[in-house]
Amino acid sequence: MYRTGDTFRVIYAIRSGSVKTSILTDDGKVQITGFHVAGEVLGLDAITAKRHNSEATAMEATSICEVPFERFKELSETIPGLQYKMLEIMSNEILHNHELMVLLGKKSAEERLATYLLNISDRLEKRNFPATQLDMNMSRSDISNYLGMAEETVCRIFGRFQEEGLVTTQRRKIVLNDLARLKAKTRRN
Amino acid sequence: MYRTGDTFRVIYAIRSGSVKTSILTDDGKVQITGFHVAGEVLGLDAITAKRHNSEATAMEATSICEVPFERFKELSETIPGLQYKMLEIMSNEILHNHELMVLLGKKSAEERLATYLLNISDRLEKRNFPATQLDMNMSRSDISNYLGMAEETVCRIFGRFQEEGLVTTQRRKIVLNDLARLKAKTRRN
DNA sequence: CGGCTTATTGATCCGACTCAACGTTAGTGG
DNA sequence: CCACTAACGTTGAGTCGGATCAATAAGCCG
Repeated sequence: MYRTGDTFRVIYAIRSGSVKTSILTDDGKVQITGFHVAGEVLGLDAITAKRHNSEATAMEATSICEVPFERFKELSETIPGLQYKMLEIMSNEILHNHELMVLLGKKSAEERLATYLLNISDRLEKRNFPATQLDMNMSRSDISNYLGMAEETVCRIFGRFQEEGLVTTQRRKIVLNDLARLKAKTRRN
Repeated sequence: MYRTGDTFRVIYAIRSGSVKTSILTDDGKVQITGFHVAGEVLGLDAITAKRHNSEATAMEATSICEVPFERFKELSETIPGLQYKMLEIMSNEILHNHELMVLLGKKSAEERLATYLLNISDRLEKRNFPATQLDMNMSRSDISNYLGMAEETVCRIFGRFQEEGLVTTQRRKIVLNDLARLKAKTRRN
């Protein structure tokens, strides 16, 4: 969709499908900053700098709606509440980022994966997709990158969760079998 | 300044001094999400929820300017560019959060501390304070919490940096002696 | 001075990373 | 349609960074 350094021209809204956003670190590594599903809005981090410092990649066949930012600014002068809506969306993004910081700063590997699975589940449910069926096309490597851990660790924990009957994984198809017990895994007692 | 759960009424701008923001995790722990110096704006994460899910605490004698959000909305209808300015500020905050995510997700303890010190240094310099004199009143425990590591580890790394002549610490007075070599510590070769 | 909080240092331990090998799947072209 | 291959996923062994636990020092303030 866009890459690091691209000039900021349009705001993106996901109509269907799923998208990951990532940034390049100064030493050339990639950090995935988010997975996004239908209904979510992307590209807002570039408003100040006028150019994207992150990139967004579709993870499956995905339909996108692009709104030129200039057009948005025009519209927002005639439609009251539109800019406010935008503030809300960004405020939400900040909130979401804060959650991710807690996850990265304070949680163990197991807590991270459990939190992550439930987070996706919630967001899918909010948009009327089945909450226990996570069919976003994300690799183990994407997940591990996002959660700040090694790919192998993600595998091992999926294995453990499966033994405990919490989830069933079949490669990239993930089914959540016990949301309540998974919830318990998201935090220390 | 405000606490978790407080109704969202005003936006805060720091006139002088320094402030830390933090959130409570679901299992009762605290994660510090930012340190802020004069000129920065706080409280924007509460626009959507109408109530703060974070809290802000002054770390020293600090002067604050409060702008009621309702007043802000009125003003933004008469002053063009004001809401846009706000979008910019939030866009910046998102950017900053992304950096922090990389820090928490990808960097070693040493890289974290070095990155952190230089980050503060940059921001002080931008506001015409000396760049090598970090006199914000932050405890080791605040720093370690923010960086997602143990207090003891922060101490040890300060010790190491001091041996190498990179910094001089005297309790909460921190002096950066070699910005260039410190910069080198912020990333893997 | 004496009690309290904060900082430092040491010893030990464990969770998660790394490295390595192997199994599995999807995608490719013959 | 099947064989081949490259990418992805899983599993095991060994190591290490940083957490934890514990004791001690250094400021801070009444």
